[in-house]
Amino acid sequence: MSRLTATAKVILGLLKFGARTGYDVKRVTDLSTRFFWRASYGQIYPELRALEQAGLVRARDEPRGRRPRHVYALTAAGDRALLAWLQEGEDTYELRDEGLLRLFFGELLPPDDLRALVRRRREWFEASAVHFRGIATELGELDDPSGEVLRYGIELMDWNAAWWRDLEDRLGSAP
Amino acid sequence: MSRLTATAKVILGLLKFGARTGYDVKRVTDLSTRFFWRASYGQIYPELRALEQAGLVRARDEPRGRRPRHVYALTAAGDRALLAWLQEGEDTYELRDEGLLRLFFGELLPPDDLRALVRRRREWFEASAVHFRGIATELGELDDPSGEVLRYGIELMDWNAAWWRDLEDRLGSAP
DNA sequence: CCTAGCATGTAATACGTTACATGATTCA
DNA sequence: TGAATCATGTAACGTATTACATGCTAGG
Repeated sequence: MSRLTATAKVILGLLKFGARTGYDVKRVTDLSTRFFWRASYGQIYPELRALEQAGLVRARDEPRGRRPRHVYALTAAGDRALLAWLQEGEDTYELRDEGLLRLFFGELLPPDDLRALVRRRREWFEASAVHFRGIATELGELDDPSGEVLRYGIELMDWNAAWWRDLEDRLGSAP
Repeated sequence: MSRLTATAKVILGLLKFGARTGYDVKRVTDLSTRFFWRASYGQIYPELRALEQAGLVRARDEPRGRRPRHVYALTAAGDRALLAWLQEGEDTYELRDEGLLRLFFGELLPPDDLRALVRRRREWFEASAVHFRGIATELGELDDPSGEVLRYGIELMDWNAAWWRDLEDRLGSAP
């Protein structure tokens, strides 16, 4: 069995956690892993078929009325693949932050424009923190590992907001 | 003029900052923007030609001996495009963190394996922080915006290391 | 009855990495 | 003379988004 794709990893995990359809997987990722692990329909549906082909999931037709509906579940092999992935291998960490790139070239900007850019970034992270807190309120207190991940999201946004605010303060007092 | 690609943005900025060849761009990104804005040869060389076609950069042949060498510089239009990008538009922020995804599914793991995963992650961020501090030492004190970005890298790795360490401590004392 | 949500899927396009291929020059 | 660095480039593959296309069902 070759290595799992990025989308396969989140699909297998979510199926184990109770997701049943491709639509389900999309909805749950959008509410939970979105900020550190995205998945689009263009990946999910083809990947579900590939996983079925590989014998890691099994599909059953469970239409709702005359609307077609494919319900997926892990096979024993899928279960093993999920556990194996969770236990081994390198963790990737990738960031793409356009605000940082703009800041990197900040010397090219008039000071007022640089300050505006820093302010926008600080505001964006503040708004994100509020957004994550809203999700936390909706979901209530989660005492399991997935709750830790949500806490990570909140705290990361807070940390970023604080970092950009600190820079903003220092730029504001500059000549 | 259509919008700049991700690679175009870092190329234009670095050419303005003194980079001259595609090789140069690669080397500088690897030492500076790498952790939040990567670029590979497979993107850089084709993009340089596209930018030339679009009139944003101009190329001159400046071979070293009999080794071919293409030196690039911004045109007036390239200069304007760079400044325009720096001043306007949404900032993207994207994260891919496999450690978080594993943690998200952490309920599926035996407690010892979960602890091992958290420990690995904490160690990885600690090593990254050391790596960034090494770069900072090498470059000396930078008082300009690009120095702020390096500081961001160091502090982000520190923050991550502290977050995972805190989780590790709490898991360690669990039953 | 109408709207929001459930549900599936593809095509076009773009983004991006990795591995390979090649070879000159510089410095120890 | 040998290793490190400078330097260019492509092909194959893999990853991912966006926009489009379709239509049913549940609940107010």
